[in-house]
Amino acid sequence: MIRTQSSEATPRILKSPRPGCENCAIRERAVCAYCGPAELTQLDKIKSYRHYDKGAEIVAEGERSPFVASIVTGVVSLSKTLPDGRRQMVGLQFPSDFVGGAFRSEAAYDATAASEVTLCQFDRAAFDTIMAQMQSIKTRLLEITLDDLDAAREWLTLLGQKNAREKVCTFLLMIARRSGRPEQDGMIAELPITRSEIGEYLGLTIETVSRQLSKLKAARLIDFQTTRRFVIPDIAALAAEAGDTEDHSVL
Amino acid sequence: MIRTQSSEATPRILKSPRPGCENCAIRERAVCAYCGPAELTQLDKIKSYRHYDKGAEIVAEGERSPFVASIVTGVVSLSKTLPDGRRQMVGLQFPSDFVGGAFRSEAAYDATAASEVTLCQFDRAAFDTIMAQMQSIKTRLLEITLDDLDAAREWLTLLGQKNAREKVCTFLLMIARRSGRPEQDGMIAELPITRSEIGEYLGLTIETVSRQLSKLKAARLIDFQTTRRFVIPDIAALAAEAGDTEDHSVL
DNA sequence: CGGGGGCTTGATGAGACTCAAGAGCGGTGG
DNA sequence: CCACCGCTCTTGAGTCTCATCAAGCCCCCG
Repeated sequence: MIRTQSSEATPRILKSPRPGCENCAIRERAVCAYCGPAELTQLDKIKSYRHYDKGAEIVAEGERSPFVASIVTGVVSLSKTLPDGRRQMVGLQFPSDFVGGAFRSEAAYDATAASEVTLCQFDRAAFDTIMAQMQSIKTRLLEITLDDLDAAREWLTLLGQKNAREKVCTFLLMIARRSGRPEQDGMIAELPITRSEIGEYLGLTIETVSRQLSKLKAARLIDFQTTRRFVIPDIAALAAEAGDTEDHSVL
Repeated sequence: MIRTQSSEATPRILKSPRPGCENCAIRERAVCAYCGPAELTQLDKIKSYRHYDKGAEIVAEGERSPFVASIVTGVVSLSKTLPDGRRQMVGLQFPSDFVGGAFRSEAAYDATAASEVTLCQFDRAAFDTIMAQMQSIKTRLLEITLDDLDAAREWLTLLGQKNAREKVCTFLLMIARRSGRPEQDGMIAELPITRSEIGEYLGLTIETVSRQLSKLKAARLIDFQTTRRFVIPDIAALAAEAGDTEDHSVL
């Protein structure tokens, strides 16, 4: 099996002061969103913050994963690998997203830290026990899973029907929507992953991704400040190239 | 917007005797799998059996869908349509699968009866109310949704990485696994959908699907008794062509 | 027997992959 | 400070897979 070498997973348990749930940045949207104070106290007992270096493997496909986690900071990629080494990224997870696939003792895909990552981890068995008692967690986890399912099915449409240009435009828009910020001349955002990883996400080769980015730049639909930082001067114009919207004309 | 014409949805409420939950064929695996007798009685009050003709639209993308349902018999396809008419099937649902996306008031995709279909439908609002009280339903729905998510991500790998031959082999194996039966000379199964729909599912054109099927037949990896009924003489041989397994050699 | 839908098969071409080379860029050490 | 290295990224040339366009076949049904 061909597999790219990645640095050994080196999670570091963060020393005290352990951040309290009250001030947690992802409190509103994470799996604990519906928990009351008493429930947070319970959760607090089984949680631990872990840090992963960029490129570190969080769990490997097929591996028994002893924990589940919420992403506090950073970006986590989920990928599946075919026996001959072909890889497909099946998810890109941002802060407040949940990783670990509750109810699954064996990971169905690799989870890798695409950047520096901080997780709020829970022991799997303890989490399951708590979830059996707490409606609020199960309810939120169901919502999150349904969102993930919708996102995955959206991506099926991208992989099955869109051409290279549409794929790249859709990807750029997704990044801008999730982590971009408005500037005087449009939207500015940072690519959280390499060209090669974008290819794995879009079902394209690195060369095709690179070529499409160059073409979009030439067409002034995007501009690059660095290889990672880009500007979208006109969101609507880029969206028109993504294949999701009806109107191309300016009637 | 290009959209294939489909016969109007003509659900028929089945007359009494309404099948009781005790003898239900999908009792073990449906969303009600964990319900006790008392809970079934409650569910029974809000359920209704509906029949859909082959080709009938169950819900349309973007439409407000007033119900959720378990599939009792038949096959339901879920598809998304891009504005220019390109379609991607994002799920193929079999008996005991759940359709309707609880918590979603607006359908994210078309659901179409690929064959004659019988649904066990629940009014959405009433179902949500019951779920809020019954752990058992929510627990099972979470499991089902996680299974759907895993299946969708598996399909991402197919769409993003596999070539036409591998896609078709994977599809045939999936059908055989879900609804095939063993025979003296291998596995026999029925394609629940047309070549054109297979194309929509696999991100291929109907011509490519047809050509690949012909090639597989020529290679004696499958045989067709009718255009829909096929035999797999050697499952392992077909699986070796699907790209999911390491060993191709006969060392 | 004629019609239509689903399916098959062939010819052709476009889009994406593969292979290959080189440019950009950040880090490291002499 | 600069030279060198490694990695990512870009660009070019050639190839191949699959989509497109176009007939024609099969089979069921009236």
